[in-house]
Amino acid sequence: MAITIYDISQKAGVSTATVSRVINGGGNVSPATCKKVTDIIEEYGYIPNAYARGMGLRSLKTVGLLCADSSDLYTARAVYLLEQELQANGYESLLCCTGFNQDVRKNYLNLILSKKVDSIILVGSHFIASTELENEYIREAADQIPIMLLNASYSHPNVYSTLCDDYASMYEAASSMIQSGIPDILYLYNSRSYSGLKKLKGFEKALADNHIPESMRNILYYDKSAGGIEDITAFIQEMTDGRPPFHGIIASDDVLAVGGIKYTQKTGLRIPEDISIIGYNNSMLTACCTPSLTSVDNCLEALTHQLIHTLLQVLAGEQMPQKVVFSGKLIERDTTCFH
Amino acid sequence: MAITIYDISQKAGVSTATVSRVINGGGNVSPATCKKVTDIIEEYGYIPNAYARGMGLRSLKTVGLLCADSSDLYTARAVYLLEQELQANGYESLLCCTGFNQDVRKNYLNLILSKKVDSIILVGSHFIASTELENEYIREAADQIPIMLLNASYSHPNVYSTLCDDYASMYEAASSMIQSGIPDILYLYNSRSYSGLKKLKGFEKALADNHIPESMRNILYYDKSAGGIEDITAFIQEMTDGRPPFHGIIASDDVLAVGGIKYTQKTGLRIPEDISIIGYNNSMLTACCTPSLTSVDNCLEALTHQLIHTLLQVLAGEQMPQKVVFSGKLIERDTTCFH
DNA sequence: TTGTACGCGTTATCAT
DNA sequence: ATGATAACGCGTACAA
Repeated sequence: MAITIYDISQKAGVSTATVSRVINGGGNVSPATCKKVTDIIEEYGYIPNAYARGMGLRSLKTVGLLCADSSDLYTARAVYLLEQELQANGYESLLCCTGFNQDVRKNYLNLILSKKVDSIILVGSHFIASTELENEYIREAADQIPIMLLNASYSHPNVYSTLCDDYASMYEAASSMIQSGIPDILYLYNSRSYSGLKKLKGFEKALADNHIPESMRNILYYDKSAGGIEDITAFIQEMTDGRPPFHGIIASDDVLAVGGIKYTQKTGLRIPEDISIIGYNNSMLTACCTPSLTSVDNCLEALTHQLIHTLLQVLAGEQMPQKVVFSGKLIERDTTCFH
Repeated sequence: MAITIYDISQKAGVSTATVSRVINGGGNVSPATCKKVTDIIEEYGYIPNAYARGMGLRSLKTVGLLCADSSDLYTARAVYLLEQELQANGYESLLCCTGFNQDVRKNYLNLILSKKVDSIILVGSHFIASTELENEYIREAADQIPIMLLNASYSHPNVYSTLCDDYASMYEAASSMIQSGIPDILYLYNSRSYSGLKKLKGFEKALADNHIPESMRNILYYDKSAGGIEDITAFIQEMTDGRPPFHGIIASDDVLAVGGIKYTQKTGLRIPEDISIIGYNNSMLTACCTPSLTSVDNCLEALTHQLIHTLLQVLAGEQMPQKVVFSGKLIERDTTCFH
């Protein structure tokens, strides 16, 4: 059995209250007693039981992080940044990867809720469904603690959204490409989440505003189940055999865009002379591929920073805006030449 | 205040014991009572308090995952795989990113220990220090619960190591390159962890066994603080201005190798005709860069699978080997031509 | 400065 | 099938 505060108090010849005071630095302990107790604790390697502790306390200075897949490049970075910010402010992080199943998600959310976290951060927009019924679990959670959304938006009391305007960003990216003289663009996407659909709308609006005819509409949905660059390349190849019927590729994600690069290289065409390519997220992949990838920077660092700022204020009882929107920026590299 | 089991028992007109039985499916509850209680629970959105629960119970079916940086490609994948395996076996994961500071690490380990996890998995070899004193916190933890090491090795009761033989793998990779006619190789590494040093030793042994003169020894340590492919490229450039004094690059990590690719392309040399390159980890990056990267596959999936298998057996009280070693495999792609 | 005693929410053991 | 009650380990009023 693990050693308890009671054991320590006995060995040290003091009461449990005194031991508790020593541990929690509550003051009012004589230096001699303090040292004695500290030594015993050290000697026996005593570690207070977090559950017993959590019972009485109100806040455990813990925040739950929920994401679908922590191995996804974008998510991994978001999680890392959030964790660092939280740690810097004295909060622990509890990370759960739920996958994409809605039921698993609800269970995880309840699980994390039962641990008396001070707040829950939902990383990515997969958590917001299109029907009110499916979002009920979020509303229920918000009854208990503030729910923070990273890169998603949901209007409800005690739910705070911090996001990048993916609609506008994608609109701008697509417009840039069209206005550089490329009307026939392949749009690649792999997620129908809140933000995934926003991007798509932004792309379509750019086509419309620039009077691109319907016949040039070329949109491909890649179901992410398989994964792997080779898969993506093969997928594009399959959908467009022979000479590609487009001169530009815009993808909702850098990984997809790299698939586009690989595809283009296989056809023997040149980038960006024959085909221009734009990715999304401005991840490390943009620097790994050749040529380096033009991509939309959705300012993840600014988002995470702002989100934690909002959270801390909310926990402190301050009134804060329910929704904060940043704007992304197109970072030009070698897969495009817009000048 | 959150709603408790006591509230539910009152509303339902039964005792807390009955409510508990309903929740935990312990049987011996009449269908009528069960339904009544279930309805009330549903109505009030009651969620049992995990801390109160944790007090009495022995196991919470939770495993702690400790890693340095969850945004690292290799780590992110490892964490994901472990989490999936654990979830499939009814265990939850508690993930903590400690960064590279040893003190933060100890604190996190104690923290996680205080939460009565059934085991702790240390992801990556950064956790094993070179001095016995620094490893004391691991030995202490092992007194309480089994400690699992992924890709590290430490000999101590109740510590189980599952790893890839990085020494042999790197030896093989380097030997292949040397025997293909490339004696002058630049070795790039960015970690002096247990496994980082093993790889280095393997490389050096390959040089020695193939009678490569000291004058061709070319080993570069890149301090990972900065990060970023451009940084790495610039670093190599800085260390080797003008025409590179080598015809091969071997890196301890795919990211570094991609830096090598970019560097080579900047010098105008061809890959693999002028310079051959080998990475390590066989990550998704191998498919993203051009040309695609030859890399050592350290069989992460096999490792995580075996690790969880061992863990489950140990928790079930079975006797298991303290150390399981897999061997890696060189996956040839377009940055080398060894035939 | 130190100790006593109770409460925290749940599970498990024993009666009934 | 159900209820009363004793743990579980800790923090903290309150008392001394």
